[in-house]
Amino acid sequence: MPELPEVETVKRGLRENIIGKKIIKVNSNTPQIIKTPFSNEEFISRLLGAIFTNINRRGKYLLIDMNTNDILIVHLGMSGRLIYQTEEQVNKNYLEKHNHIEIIFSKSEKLIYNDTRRFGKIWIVSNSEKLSRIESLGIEPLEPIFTTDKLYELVQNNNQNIKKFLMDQKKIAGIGNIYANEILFLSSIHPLRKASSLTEEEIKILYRKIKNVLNQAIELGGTTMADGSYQDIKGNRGKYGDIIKIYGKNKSNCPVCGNPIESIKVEKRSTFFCSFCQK
DNA sequence: AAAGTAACCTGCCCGC
DNA sequence: TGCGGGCAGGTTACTT
Repeated sequence: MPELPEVETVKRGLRENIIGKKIIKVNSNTPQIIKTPFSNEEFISRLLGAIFTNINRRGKYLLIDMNTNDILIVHLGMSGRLIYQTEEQVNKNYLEKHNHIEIIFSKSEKLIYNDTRRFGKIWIVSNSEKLSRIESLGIEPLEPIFTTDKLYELVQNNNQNIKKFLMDQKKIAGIGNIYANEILFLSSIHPLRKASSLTEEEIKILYRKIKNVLNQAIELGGTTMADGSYQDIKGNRGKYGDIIKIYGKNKSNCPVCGNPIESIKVEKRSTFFCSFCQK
């Protein structure tokens, strides 16, 4: 679920709420999620007493800096959520199934890692260490370094279909299934086109739509589908789902031309498109 | 070496 | 009402 706009929304929420707070207690019950090269006990001891100093995002990863020079890295997987609770909410004795880690600050404020499917992962690395999976991520699509020319370069000689290309984290970091579908629909490009077959004009359009879709989704706080699985750290839903054009709409008609929206699998992922509008 | 697919999980929805 | 199958925003590791 969480793609770049959702992770960015979580990042902003964390920046507003947990920077400067000291960790006084940690409860961690699901060692499977913790990918640090040490035990659950060591994970806890490296957090105790630390202060969060900044939060960054790389692709779909959150990088939480601490004053100990360790970095807490979080990937939310499909169903991971970070939930921030103030003392007031804590006092309501809020409990939820699938809470795996609780980071407790003074005044009983908490940051909870909740993950139904447990596909999410958490690491602690020291400042000098590098996490290979982050090192190998592709370009950040909202950074100035990502230009039309750069996109042109990436699609050259690329034999992947364009949908797989967009979701390839080693090419562009952060685009997942929902936004890949939306970007291609708004670009009028068929998801099965070879990346290398795009014309210069199509690359320009695609470039603009990547930026537009991701930026607008961030403005709206990400996408919360009907099942409500994604929420920001305070439990608010993202509103981009209200303006989704194509993802999950296989039983309705194209909002542009009215023809039926088609649904296929591309690389085992649900793919929605309009064969009249997308060539 | 690119490309397919099995694996990791829970929960929900659908058809029988 | 219940059971089984299929499906879900993601990624890695192992096959061909």
